[in-house]
Amino acid sequence: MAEQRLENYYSGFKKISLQFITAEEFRRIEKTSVNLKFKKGETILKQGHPPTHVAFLQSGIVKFNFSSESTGKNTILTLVSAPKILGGANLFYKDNNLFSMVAVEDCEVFLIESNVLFELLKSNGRFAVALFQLASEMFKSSILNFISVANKQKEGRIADVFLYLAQDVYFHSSFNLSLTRKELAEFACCSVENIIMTLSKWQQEGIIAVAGKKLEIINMEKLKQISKIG
Amino acid sequence: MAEQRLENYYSGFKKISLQFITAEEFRRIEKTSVNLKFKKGETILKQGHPPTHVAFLQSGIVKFNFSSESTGKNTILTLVSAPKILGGANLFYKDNNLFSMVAVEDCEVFLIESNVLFELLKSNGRFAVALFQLASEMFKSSILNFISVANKQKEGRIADVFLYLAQDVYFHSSFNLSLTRKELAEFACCSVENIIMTLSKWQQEGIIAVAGKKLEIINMEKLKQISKIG
DNA sequence: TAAAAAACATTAAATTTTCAATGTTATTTT
DNA sequence: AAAATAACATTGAAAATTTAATGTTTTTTA
Repeated sequence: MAEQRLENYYSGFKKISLQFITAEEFRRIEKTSVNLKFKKGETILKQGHPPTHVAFLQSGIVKFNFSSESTGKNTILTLVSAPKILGGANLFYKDNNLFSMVAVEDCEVFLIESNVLFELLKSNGRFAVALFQLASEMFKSSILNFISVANKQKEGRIADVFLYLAQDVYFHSSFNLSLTRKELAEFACCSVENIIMTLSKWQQEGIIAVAGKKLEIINMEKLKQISKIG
Repeated sequence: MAEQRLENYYSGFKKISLQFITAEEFRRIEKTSVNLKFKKGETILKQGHPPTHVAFLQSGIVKFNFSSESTGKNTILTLVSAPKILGGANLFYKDNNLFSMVAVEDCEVFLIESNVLFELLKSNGRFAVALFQLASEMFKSSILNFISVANKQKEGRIADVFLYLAQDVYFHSSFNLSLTRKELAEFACCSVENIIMTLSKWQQEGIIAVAGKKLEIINMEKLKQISKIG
């Protein structure tokens, strides 16, 4: 299972591309692209930089991190697992990167020059539509997180974060957290204390089981209920 | 000035389209499209509905409104003025509309069948790229609002809302608010009382001048400073 | 146009959330 | 392997924000 997924992801971008463009055209992308490995904690695309590159995440997990210059606070807009096209923002508009994309697990990335990809998209509508659809999923998860943060308080938001992690990142109700408590706080937009207290409370109530980085959602229904009532 | 803008906006979508597709192709879109007028308060595209249509906002102002079933609370993700392509979300992914798009000023809208437009986008990469770029601006303003809400408290958020309205919606430091105090609260993610108290306070401090719906930003620098310190 | 409803405005109390202080445990670094 | 650093955990005090209560003004509806 794990190997199969890895295999799919490894050649992810090439596989997707060849459904729409010719091997010749793909070679044009390859010529100006590189395959890179990023260690946990390394920045793949940096906030404020010109959008010279688009990254295709072949394997691993990445956080979208906004860092505030004035307050120094971080916000995690969303967390995504491979396969995904990163830097979608830059694909769309020409401004400098709004936020950074940082590996929270070791990642394999196919780094593409934006303008080369862009020319191909312009010449191939089907390819463009397919890539934009892929890129837009990340906007959706950011928007959903926004809605959660805007509408719910602490516990509802933290519940939403865990539900999202289980359903869309780790694909399992039991997983090893890639994020520290501080990062979980930056994701749910609350303080570290809130995260720690809520984890302890839910542990006692039998909703989850935590042991360091290992987290298991025991009572999924209860968690969904907490999410719902906000 | 106003007339010139109106003229540009009125034929906005056709004008943009004809830069990329033929008159013949545009007629294909026109055949299944309608020109509609929406009064202030009317819903153009509804949350939860299938994404059967994309709307091009020819004139007017629209809010992106998320309504929570469980809590009944509304959140305004962003506010946009013409010309814009609405329902971009649906252009990208196939899920039902995440949020509603509601006229907050009388609007003229060119309502297009998604699948007809989609076929054209697939056959014309330049057109696809142009439309996606237009659509993505709205994501950007939603994300910026998210970042503001996540990082700043009340006053910083309200300052950001007014700065956004002046710079990106009304294009003037003095304008007639299309939003009620309640809607401003839903936009800045705070209570109505926060909005009212902050308006009074800033009025006294000479930062703004308010009289009912009329709002003038007197000290733009001060407002930017409040935004910056959060 | 009168009545009803919604919007606007202000204040104090209640609640939520963050901040500050402190200690323990786990992970890096030297 | 020891030292240093970062992460984890808990608590009470402080601060921010919402809720509730109340009244006025404006807008909508019958």
